[in-house]
Amino acid sequence: MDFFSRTGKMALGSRLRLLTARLTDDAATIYDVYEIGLKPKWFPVFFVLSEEGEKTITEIAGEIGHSQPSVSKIVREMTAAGLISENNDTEDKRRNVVALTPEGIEATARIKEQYSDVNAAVEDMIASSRHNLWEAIEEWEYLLDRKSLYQRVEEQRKIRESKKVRIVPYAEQYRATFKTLNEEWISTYFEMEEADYKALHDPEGYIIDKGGSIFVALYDNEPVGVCALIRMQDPAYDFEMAKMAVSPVARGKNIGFLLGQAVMRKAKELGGKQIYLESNTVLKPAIGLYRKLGFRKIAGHFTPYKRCNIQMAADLHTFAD
Amino acid sequence: MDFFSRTGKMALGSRLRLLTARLTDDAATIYDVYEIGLKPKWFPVFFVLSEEGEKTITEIAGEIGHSQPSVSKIVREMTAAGLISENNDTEDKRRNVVALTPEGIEATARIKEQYSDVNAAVEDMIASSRHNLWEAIEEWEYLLDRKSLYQRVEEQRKIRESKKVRIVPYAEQYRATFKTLNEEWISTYFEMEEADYKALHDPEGYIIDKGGSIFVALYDNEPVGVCALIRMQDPAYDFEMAKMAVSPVARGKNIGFLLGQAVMRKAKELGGKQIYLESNTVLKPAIGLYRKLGFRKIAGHFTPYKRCNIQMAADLHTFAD
DNA sequence: ACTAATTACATAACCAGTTATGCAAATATA
DNA sequence: TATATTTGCATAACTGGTTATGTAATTAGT
Repeated sequence: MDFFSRTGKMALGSRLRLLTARLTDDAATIYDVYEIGLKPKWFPVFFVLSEEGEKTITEIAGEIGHSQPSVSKIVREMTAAGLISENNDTEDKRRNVVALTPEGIEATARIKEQYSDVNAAVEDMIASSRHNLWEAIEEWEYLLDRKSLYQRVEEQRKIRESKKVRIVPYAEQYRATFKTLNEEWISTYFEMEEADYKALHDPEGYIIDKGGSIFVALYDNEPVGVCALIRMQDPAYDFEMAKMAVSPVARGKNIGFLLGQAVMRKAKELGGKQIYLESNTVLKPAIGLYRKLGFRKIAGHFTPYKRCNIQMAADLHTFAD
Repeated sequence: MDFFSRTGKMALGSRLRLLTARLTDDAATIYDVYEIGLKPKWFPVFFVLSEEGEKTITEIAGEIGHSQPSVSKIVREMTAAGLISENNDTEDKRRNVVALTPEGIEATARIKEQYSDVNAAVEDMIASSRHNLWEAIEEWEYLLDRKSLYQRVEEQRKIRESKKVRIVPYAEQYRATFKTLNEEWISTYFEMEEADYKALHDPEGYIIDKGGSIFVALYDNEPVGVCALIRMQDPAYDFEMAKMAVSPVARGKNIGFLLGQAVMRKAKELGGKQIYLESNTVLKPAIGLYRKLGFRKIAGHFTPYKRCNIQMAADLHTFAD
């Protein structure tokens, strides 16, 4: 199929569907030829029952990876075909315990030869290909269990978007941005406090002139995020990370992470050993970001901010870009 | 999925379907997130039109590997969404030439980022697996183009069945079988001739005592096929293969081939160089079998049988078991 | 002991594809 | 030039799955 070499991997779903349809069609013919009186789609249900005797609808569904209604339908069809008997045993009247009838059990014997022929044919195809389809599927199932394709695509999007982001040092032209971005989130979740007004009104005086720095994230050359590095007067912590703010329209581009990295890199450059921050646990994504940057919860440090209910610190020795 | 390690390769179709469904579900979410206003199932149609401009329904169907009605439906949906315009150009009023509208073309630009993110995510998954799913699918498409799964399973069935067949030398107890099996097919297609009556009535006298042999195929210890090796009085051909008959109930077990091999092996063993046979072209499967055994058409040899309209011979030097 | 929540399932409605079918337009053939 | 065949497509009906929903039976919570 030349088509898929042009589309690229984007069409993996389509390609898989086509291959599946092809095999399914052949499967129908094969089942016909062996005259066992089984429909291909019955196979998974048939198989678990032949191996494990009695089962409820939901148990079967879980085991074969189908939805419950799907198994419900298949069971009805197989009952009509005389292969399955329903409502066996069961004190619990909600449960529908199904099992193979004698005819069903008899079919298990007859299907063995078909089973071994199909198996041999597939093994043969696998043996004559360089890439093992069966194993590849298994690996994909495993990988998708750990992280869905959607999540993986999201990650790629972030990586791509973050390449468009530039982190630059503070300049006077960004004073307004520094103020408004911070006011925005603070007043959304909390209230502006005295210390906020001071720092946001005069960042040069309150942050930079005291040996700190501010970084600005540009997206398409527009400032969309800020973060400050503040020099502390504390024997344990040399620096504080503070006033991180990212415009809501620029979410999902990894900007917080890039700003945090810039701040920590600078702190390390200036000889810092520990970096400190304070925040509030209602800001879940922020806390997650801090953890990703290497911050861990600490306790008992003085803070002038009311809104602060969590304090964190990171070791700058172990911080690597 | 422990389930599939228990079923074995028989459930390849099921397993593929499950994986496909999983990816399809995620695809829907991904398309939503990128807000391009495209449904995943539109992608193949969208792609060909974006690459190649105008196309008819049937052309698209052929290219993307869908059925024509499928494309018909997709085109209707995309038209409703304003992405496609129908019935462009066309002197031939049967044809429905479709193309992207300006909005559709605009969407091609917007989808590029989604495209590259998905591509990167899939590449990443492929890179982190030992078995390349994409390549494996391609190989399967190739293999299935050459021979369907059904045909491959049939081959395996024959191999398995032919293992149950034993070829044994003639003994008196098989005289009746030798006669009836041959009478059966001869009188079905032709009429019994004088030479038939003689050989079938007294195989010992007419075949074995004259330096020939007869082989019998047993299936479950029942005789189901016979074939004779007759010594000839001819400078060109040492032996003739004749009176091959297989019971109709034992078809598809490769019995003819096994009998033919036994006869040719014996002929070679006896120092034969060329083996000859005569048949009739209405017996298509038989002629195919002879060709598979190495026989090729020759002309101009004398035959006492009216029903014979083709003569074939095989070189025994090149015959290998 | 009674009510609320949960569970097991069937049924209905939908989805993305398919095959079967019919019709109109175009082409081939006598 | 009239008729038969082929082509291109739409539509209908089916398939093997899904999600959504309703209901009866059971279990949990007060």
